[in-house]
Amino acid sequence: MPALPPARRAALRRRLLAWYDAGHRDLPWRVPQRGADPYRVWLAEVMLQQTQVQAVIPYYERFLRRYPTLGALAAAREEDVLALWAGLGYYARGRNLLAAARAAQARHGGLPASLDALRALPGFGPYTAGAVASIAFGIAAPVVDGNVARVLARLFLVEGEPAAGTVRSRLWALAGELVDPARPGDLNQALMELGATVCVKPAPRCGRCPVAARCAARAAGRERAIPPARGRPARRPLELACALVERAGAVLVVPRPAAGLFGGLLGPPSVELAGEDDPATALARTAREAHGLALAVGEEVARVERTLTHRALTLRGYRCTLRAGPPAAARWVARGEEGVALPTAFSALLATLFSTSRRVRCKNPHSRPGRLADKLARQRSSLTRGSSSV
DNA sequence: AACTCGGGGCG
DNA sequence: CGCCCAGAGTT
Repeated sequence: MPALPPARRAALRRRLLAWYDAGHRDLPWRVPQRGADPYRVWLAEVMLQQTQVQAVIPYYERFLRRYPTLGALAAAREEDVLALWAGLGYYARGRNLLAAARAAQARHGGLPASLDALRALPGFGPYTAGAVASIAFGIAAPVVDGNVARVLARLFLVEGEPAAGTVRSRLWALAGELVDPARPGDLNQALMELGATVCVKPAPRCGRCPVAARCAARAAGRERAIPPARGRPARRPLELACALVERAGAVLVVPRPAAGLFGGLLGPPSVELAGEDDPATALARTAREAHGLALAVGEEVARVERTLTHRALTLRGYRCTLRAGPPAAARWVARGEEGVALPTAFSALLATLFSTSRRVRCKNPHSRPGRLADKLARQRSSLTRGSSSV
């Protein structure tokens, strides 16, 4: 049963597209409105998963300079791709991006102009497949991300958590009826733009909304209550003992397993501490068994605490010495070497080693505007100097 | 359906 | 501090 009478659907499309055309944010991946490069659209969509536009922009530009085409990416090494992803989070995105680039090249000679073929590539879920199909290929496929879910839930007064099965399918059905056959990418982006800039979470700016007069939630006075907050599992503590082996101003790191936290990135050899484990004993055992490292574990010399969405992370750094030569998989990260696949938490831990004061950091550094840009600038400059691993 | 997976911005 | 962010994969 169509929830949307044709006349109303046409009016909504017209208003949304006119509003979008009248002025939307000028974002790097929107530069060529016509003949958009599917690879660029895709890269942006993956980076934007659960990540705000402002955080993505510097990463997007840097990644594109290094890998300007799908073919260039497909030929890349995974460690290099993850080094460009370091700090952005959700590192499975980076690994899947590379895997999908290679698969798309092999199967289709590029990104396929088909919703089903896109959906079959790693990292292409319902949203990303719809976004690339509609924006890059002009296929009339809907998208529902957090923004669209909020806009549609308010516009049509859809109660309940958007993640719940019935609500989710209702939102996708509405998006499917609304998507414009002639301009699917622009209609989808108009919905997302509206959610990001006008129909925002805490206090929607209905005075600037092109469809406020037709909004059911606003008519019911419930626009601030819809949708309800997404229920999240409680944040649990996670304590890692980390082996800090220093040599000639560099610290030893090893690759982490693909599954789990910081999967596929580099980090000092580490072990999760549980219960009454003796950190030194557990660390020496894990280093030996997992990495073939013979370590003499000394005293704790650094501690870093960071809050992730689902984890209260504590890194305890123990000064260690090698009792034998390091295995081949080991790498040395020099001071100031930033073009390395290190997650932010490990970078902070290593930074305490390199700092003259050796002061223990007990909380996240206070964020201030420009900090991210500074960080990216440092990474760029170190990249241009080339990798300086020993 | 519920979990897991980062990191930062903002009220 | 809590909640969110152009979600996807696994169990």
